[in-house]
Amino acid sequence: MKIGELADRTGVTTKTVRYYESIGLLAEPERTASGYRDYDTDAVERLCFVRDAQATGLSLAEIASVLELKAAGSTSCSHTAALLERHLVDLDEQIARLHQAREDLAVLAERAVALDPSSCTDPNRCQVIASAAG
Amino acid sequence: MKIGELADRTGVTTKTVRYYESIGLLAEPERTASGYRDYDTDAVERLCFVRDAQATGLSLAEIASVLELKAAGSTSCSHTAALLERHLVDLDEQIARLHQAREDLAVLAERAVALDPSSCTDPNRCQVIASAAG
DNA sequence: GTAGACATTCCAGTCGGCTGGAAGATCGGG
DNA sequence: CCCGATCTTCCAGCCGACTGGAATGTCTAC
Repeated sequence: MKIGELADRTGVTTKTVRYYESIGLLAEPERTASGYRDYDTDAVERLCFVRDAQATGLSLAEIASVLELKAAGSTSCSHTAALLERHLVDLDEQIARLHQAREDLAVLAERAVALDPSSCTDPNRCQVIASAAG
Repeated sequence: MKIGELADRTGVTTKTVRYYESIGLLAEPERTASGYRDYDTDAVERLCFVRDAQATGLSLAEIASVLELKAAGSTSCSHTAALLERHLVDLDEQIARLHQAREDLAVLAERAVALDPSSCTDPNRCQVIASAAG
């Protein structure tokens, strides 16, 4: 199968496929006599795996490290497991930070509605936000 | 005050100050006879405002839009309020997405521990993640 | 034989928020 | 008078994950 079909089957663009190959995420495929990339069904599987892994929030670099370990013959999922664990921690931190930001923002938004607009005249700041600086 | 002092007072680098000026976030200051930037205390205030606004999660572009409206003589905080409201919605969506990702990831992490490592031999994928693709 | 739908390579650009470094001017202290 | 800190400008690069486009080659159908 040529690159266009692979792309269609996996829901990415041909650009993305070549990009993944360029960063070592996909192996270089066979070539037809005329130089076109010629993929087998394993490529579909592997590319789907990349997208699935990406959907779980792993970076392409992390996915590459999983695939490299696999390619090196590792039969253990412990690397993946460790990666997932660490990512889980990251995610929790990120969520906590966003929650905090959300709370801060909600306070400001409320204040914005309540404030007297005519008292907000300083061209260098906005009292809505300035009032949060304390 | 020169750029270094302004930077120190506001906790940013001189690089950042010049960058903010270059994108129109800070007005061009007076210059000394020798060409050095010469700031007044308003600049400190304005730069602090930028950092405060940034801390609430607004992008520099959004902050610029608030400042522009102010500069244009708007005495209403409604633009800021609208901006905050929209940002609040964005934030909620982002949090929801992260929560979903976290749940998905937690399932995978659990599975990674439970799976039989010796059955994970396909070099193109990892059963931990492959099992989530359904 | 020709249109147009695919493929190839390579280089550059996007987003946001800076950061690094070179080459030169200027300032303050000993 | 010189050292070193600070300032100036400008250009380039970083992160991640692509995306756009030019110039060119190839395949398929009519």
